[in-house]
Amino acid sequence: MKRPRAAGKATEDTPSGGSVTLDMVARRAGVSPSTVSRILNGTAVVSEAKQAAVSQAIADLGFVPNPVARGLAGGRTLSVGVVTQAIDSPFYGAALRGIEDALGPAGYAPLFMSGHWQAREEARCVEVLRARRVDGIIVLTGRMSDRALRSIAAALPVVVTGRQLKAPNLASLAFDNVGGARLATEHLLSLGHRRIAFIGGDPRHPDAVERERGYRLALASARVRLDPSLIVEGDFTEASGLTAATQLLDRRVTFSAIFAANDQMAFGAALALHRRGRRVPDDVSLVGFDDVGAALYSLPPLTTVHQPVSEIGRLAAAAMLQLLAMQTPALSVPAPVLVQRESTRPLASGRL
Amino acid sequence: MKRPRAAGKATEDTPSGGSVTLDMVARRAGVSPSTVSRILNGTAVVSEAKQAAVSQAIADLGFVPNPVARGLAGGRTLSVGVVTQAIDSPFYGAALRGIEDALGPAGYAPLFMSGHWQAREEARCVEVLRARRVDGIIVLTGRMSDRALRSIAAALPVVVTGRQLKAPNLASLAFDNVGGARLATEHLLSLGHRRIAFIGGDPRHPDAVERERGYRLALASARVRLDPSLIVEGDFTEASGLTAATQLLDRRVTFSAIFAANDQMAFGAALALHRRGRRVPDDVSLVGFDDVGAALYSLPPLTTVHQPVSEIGRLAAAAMLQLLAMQTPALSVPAPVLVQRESTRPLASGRL
DNA sequence: ACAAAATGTGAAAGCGCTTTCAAATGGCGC
DNA sequence: GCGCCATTTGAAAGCGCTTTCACATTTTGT
Repeated sequence: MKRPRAAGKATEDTPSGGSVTLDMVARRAGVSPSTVSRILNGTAVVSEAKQAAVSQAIADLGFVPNPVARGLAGGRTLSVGVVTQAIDSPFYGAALRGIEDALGPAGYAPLFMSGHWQAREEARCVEVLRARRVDGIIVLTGRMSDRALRSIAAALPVVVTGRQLKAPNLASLAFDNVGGARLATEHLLSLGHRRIAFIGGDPRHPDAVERERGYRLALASARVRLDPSLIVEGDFTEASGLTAATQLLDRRVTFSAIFAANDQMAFGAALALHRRGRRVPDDVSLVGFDDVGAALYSLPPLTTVHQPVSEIGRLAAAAMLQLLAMQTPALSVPAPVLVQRESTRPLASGRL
Repeated sequence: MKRPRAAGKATEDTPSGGSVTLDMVARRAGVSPSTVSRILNGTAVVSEAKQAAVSQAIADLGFVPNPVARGLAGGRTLSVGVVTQAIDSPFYGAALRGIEDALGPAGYAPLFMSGHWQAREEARCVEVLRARRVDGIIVLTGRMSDRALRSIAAALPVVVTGRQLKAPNLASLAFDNVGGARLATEHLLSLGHRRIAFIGGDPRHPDAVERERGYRLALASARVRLDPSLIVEGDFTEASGLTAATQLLDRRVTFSAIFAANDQMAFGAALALHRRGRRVPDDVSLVGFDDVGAALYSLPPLTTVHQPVSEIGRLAAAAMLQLLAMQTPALSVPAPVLVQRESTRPLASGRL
């Protein structure tokens, strides 16, 4: 029944089979376990001599401290929980990578969990993560309430992206969605487009709301009347982009451009247009948001608002490391940039 | 310096602040800690009465066992390591999701690490994971040698995808790449294409080799002479697909169809063709491999070999759970299926 | 009816590390 | 030259749980 423990503890000091323990190192170096621990953690000053002896012993034995024991004893596990929305999804994938890249070198390991865009699930993720005694939690743009986040932050450091939130022991990292959406819309306006349709995201998602606001603001600034029939709601998936664009087409409203609140919906919209024989950008200009990897290789390559996703992941992780080191992280997110590719073009004169 | 421990252990039995421990539960239920543990793990038969008392106490106190302590004491951490190649990447993303979905309900948590297609990095990942005392390791199609895998399997259960490998304490899960590639090629052949170009993957990657073999086999079966100048090597990225197709075009060899060893390269190839004014499928038919989410929304929607990626992830996870339960998993991977969409069409008569 | 074999339960010993606490060593002032 | 304080170091007590071992009850076989 009992799984053999790695390999029966060797007679003595042999780096055989399984785990070399701190005690073995201590014995071999002729010091007490406490001293070894102190050296490992830099918790106290230790004489040169012992320091050397211990280092030697560690090297000889190939000792690697057991994070589990460390977690139990010291209260920290060197792991941080990451609540993402969908681990697949080009968008979050890139962010996770950024986090992984930043956390790894610091000796921390990320623990990913997907909340699937549901506050309840996110809460469950947080619970599981806390049960696993993560040292901190990074929440990637969730739907959880600010209140909930604050209360989590009372127990352990939290970094949250996609919103602005001030609280002790918490860092937030918001991308300028309004500005980005403005940029996209203004780009279309500057190309002469006036009838610009908007495919929005799930209105319960703050990103969606902000991007729509940017769209509205840009139109207002340009004194272009907003036509509500040009606005359709999606849910950030390709499928919803397809449906939305189809609806738009069916409404028989005229439009010469579409701004989709994210790239995935833009791809869906492109397909819908294709199916109805409308070509991008010849008949309709199309702008997305996010600049996911695929945007560069879509047909035509998609003009979109670049969001430095993996950079944001990296920043979030860095902020977490600072919080863990009891420092107050100074955060600045890169400004949105419009990446102009081939899905937009000046409005052909003569057309609407 | 010392981070306050959750919240000073409450006077007694109060579910205040932080962690309720097993001992608190035991005291409250009037039994010994051992009994509580036994009930928790189903390690032994316990009388109805105590069982009820303990359940009650657990509910009252809101007790959640501490996985870290569990890991230290019991030797198992209820976590399994997953060595993936790139956590971003539509392909692996889907697999990870499958794994997450299957592991979660069983109480296991996945620990993802990216090997970036380098045997050395994969080895490092495995080391880190073992140091973290994961209960098992799932390797998603790595470059690590079979030997290395076997030796890991000597210490803890291993599930590996993308290769066929028999070893104790190890389950492998290979998708039929050869058959899939055959299917794709035969599809093109059946449409009348004879000059079929092939964009391969990194030859150090087994998938790449197998898919090329399938291509060659299909041609051979159809008695179509293989023209080496129709084969270009890529590395599974969109960029390499673009380059490869461009090379093909520059070679001035004729071809009426392209089979790319994965969808991402097919997307790249599509863009290259577009840039050179060749239309898909009118001028060139295009087939991919994998059927990533984006394939359905590319222009035109890509004909490709469907690989049930998230299903494979789920299966791998299920196999791991069985291994952990000391059972021998019976594995069968769904057969490859060709998903015919709009990027292929019969060879127009008259053309080459 | 009595020994033998089950059965349910608790005490206690860890798992591998951190962290008090106190002891030992040496340095300093007066 | 002796007491007092700062510095290194070790012993030991956990962290929260699992698991062995032994003990106290039943239950069973004959």
